[in-house]
Amino acid sequence: MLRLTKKADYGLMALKYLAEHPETPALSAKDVADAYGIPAQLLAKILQRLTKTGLLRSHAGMNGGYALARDPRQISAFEVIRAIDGPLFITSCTKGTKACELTPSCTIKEPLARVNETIAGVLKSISIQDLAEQEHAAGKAREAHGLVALTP
Amino acid sequence: MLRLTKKADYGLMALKYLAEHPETPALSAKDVADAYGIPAQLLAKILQRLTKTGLLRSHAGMNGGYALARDPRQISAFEVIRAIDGPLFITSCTKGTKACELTPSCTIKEPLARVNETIAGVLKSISIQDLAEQEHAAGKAREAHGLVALTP
DNA sequence: GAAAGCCCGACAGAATCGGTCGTATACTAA
DNA sequence: TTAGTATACGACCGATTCTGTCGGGCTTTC
Ligand code: FES
Ligand code: FES
Repeated sequence: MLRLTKKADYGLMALKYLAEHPETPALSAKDVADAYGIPAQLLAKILQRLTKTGLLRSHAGMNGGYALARDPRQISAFEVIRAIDGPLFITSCTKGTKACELTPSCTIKEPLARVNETIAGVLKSISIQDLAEQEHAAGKAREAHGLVALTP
Repeated sequence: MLRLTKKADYGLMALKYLAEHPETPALSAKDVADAYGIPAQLLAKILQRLTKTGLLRSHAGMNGGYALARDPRQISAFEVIRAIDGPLFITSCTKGTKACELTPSCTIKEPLARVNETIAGVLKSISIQDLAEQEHAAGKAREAHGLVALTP
């Protein structure tokens, strides 16, 4: 169906891991990478991007590393994915600046954009905290359904 | 965010077009392709796949072409996308047969699979008919929210 | 100052996607 | 019967995107 990039997956995993270790002041990219067995350098770049978008705080030097910039309840999966994968949309056309050349003829775009909004809404309703304690994630998502604005 | 392939987009457009012309017994791939200005041969292959999965009926020879196999209300966007893009999932891992090698360590997978279900539910609630008359699509999607089963 | 860490751009290999071509087959109409 | 129209299918290639690596530079702590 719809695929999330591995980078975004890694990013979510890392944030979840950070959320699970709130006592430590900071964890290095290598620490997290080793914990999950994912490429350290790649994860480092991902965490750097998350830092640049303000989701993480970084600290160089010995015993440095990354820490969540906010409460894990205040960070949504949506933000993470958007920060890493960029603002892509479900319609293969509406990608950033230039619109699809056959936009006028394609009448499918509009309803699908609405679907996109729904998905974004669900993703926004899931916080890193929810991932850390998986049990509540489902409930959270169900709640959010009423909140998603589908009507223009 | 999450991108739909162009092929799936084309497929939805074509089906919508067919739904809009219920009086004609069949429309050739070229007819539809010309109507939207998309590559004819590519669309042909897409329609062939949709035929093989039972969403369309094909008829060779003169005045042949494709027609919907069922009522447009009974064909969901989900079926179309699945037929074309295959059963991909939001987690980059769970792709078909072989699971991700780091599945045991990745605890993110489960909650995201639930998101995937939600998306599938929304997509299932949208029929080709809804696309043809865009107005009601939003309402349909909103309705469906209560129906999506998120709890295991 | 040296080691541990972050920062960042460039780049290569792999996979996927978009699209084309050629050929075989089926059906219809004249 | 024959010509024309259209589907069916597989192979193939160029373009794009994704994944991961390398290298050099900068900061902080010890
Ligand atoms: S393909 Fe571009 S608007 Fe749908
Ligand atoms: S990356 Fe494979 S299970 Fe999440």
